[in-house]
Amino acid sequence: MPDFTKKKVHLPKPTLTEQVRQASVDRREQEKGALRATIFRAAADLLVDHGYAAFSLRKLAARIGYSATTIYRHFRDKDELILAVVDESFAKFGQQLHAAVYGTSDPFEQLEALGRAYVKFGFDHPIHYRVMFMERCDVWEKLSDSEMHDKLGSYELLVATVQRCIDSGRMPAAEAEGLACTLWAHMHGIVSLGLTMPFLEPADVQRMTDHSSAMMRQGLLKP
Amino acid sequence: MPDFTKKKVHLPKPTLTEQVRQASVDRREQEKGALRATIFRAAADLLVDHGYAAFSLRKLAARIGYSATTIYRHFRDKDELILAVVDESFAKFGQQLHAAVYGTSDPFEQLEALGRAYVKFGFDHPIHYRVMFMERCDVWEKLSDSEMHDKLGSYELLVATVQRCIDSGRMPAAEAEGLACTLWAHMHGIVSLGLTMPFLEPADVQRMTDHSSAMMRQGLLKP
DNA sequence: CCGATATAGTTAACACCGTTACGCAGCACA
DNA sequence: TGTGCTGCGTAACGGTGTTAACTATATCGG
Repeated sequence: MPDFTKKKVHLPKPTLTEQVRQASVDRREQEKGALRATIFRAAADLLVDHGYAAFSLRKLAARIGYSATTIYRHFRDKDELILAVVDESFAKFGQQLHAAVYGTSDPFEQLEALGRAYVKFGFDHPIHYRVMFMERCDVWEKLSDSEMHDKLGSYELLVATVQRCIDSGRMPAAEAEGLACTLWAHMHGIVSLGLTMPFLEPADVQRMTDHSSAMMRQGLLKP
Repeated sequence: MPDFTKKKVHLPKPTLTEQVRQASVDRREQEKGALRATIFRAAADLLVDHGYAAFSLRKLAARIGYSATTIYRHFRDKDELILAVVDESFAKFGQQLHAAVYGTSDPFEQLEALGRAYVKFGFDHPIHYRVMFMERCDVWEKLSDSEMHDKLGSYELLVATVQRCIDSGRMPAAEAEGLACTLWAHMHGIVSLGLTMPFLEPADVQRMTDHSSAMMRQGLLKP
């Protein structure tokens, strides 16, 4: 629907020079975006290659053949770049959690599927998980509520699922929020411990996940 | 028992000069130990004051009035110093867990007391907990088995407590080790999440701990 | 078409960091 | 009384994130 509040109601056919100008702006915009994307992609690669501790802007710059200061043309500082990478991880994370609840309608099964998907993501993308939930704990402190909400979109999925469990009547009434948080903490504990302790093998993690979901299944239902 | 393999069997009454020499050696030994202790204590203080990320040898040196390189006379490198501080934290940690199981003999109550003591330690000493279990994940990888065993002495207490729960007959038979590990992970999840997420207040953590122990209590017992 | 301006990239530098090589002073000892 | 050891300091290396100043290029107004 055309916007009649604008002054020129008859669309002004753009002149050729205007078209050229717009095209030029577009092209430069795109070129600029291209380098930003190059930096971004290289940063994500460098991160998974060497881990967060060994990630440095100078290494990144060397890898893409630019000087380190060039990065500052496209990202305010190292944090913004890292957070951009982390944002992508959060998007993928959210997708996988949302995908996990499809396929079943029973809320308890969905809850278990969520837990297993959470653990799976952590071990499929250990470096991303570390940065998201372990190594950059400080970023959470300076996040606005909306950003937090954005990152933890899947948290609301968890709360909703818990709520459906409560509504099903098979579970004693409780505040879904606090319960969801507890389940999240349990899963986070399994992942972070599994990623940290070298003596914990995949089989151990599997067992922990099984134990945890068994405890959850029996511990949440009405007696 | 005197060592008769040595040449002088009749204890040679130490001459005065020998006494002086020994005293001098002792004094220097003690002075050396004193500076090491000074460094160590200042390091622990600096750590809790500014957190691990802001901890630097140069700041530490400035604080005690020595040059940064002096630290290397008493500790191999930064890691050894940090690990020494962490060792002390682990000792305190172990004490508090062992203290928690006193007072009751019921293994289930002991289990719950262990969990609450664990969470309490984490929030009483957040910076120590972070370094021990979150920020220096890498140190676990190069620990020998004996060092690991040393640090995780309280883990064995947990396993033993779980075993007593199983032996009591009120709980289905299971491998205590895996179960203990799961419970540890749950507690670790609560602490690390509580320390990380700024929107989690002490009351939330309290609720999570309560939820968790309720789930444990009902989820572990025989149906 | 030409000069002003903006922009993307560069190099140099700053202030840190952990760590090492080397020099110096004082002490123990012959 | 000289000599070697040893605790400590200074200087330096290579690394980090970040900023300032510069250059070349491309765009835009007249």
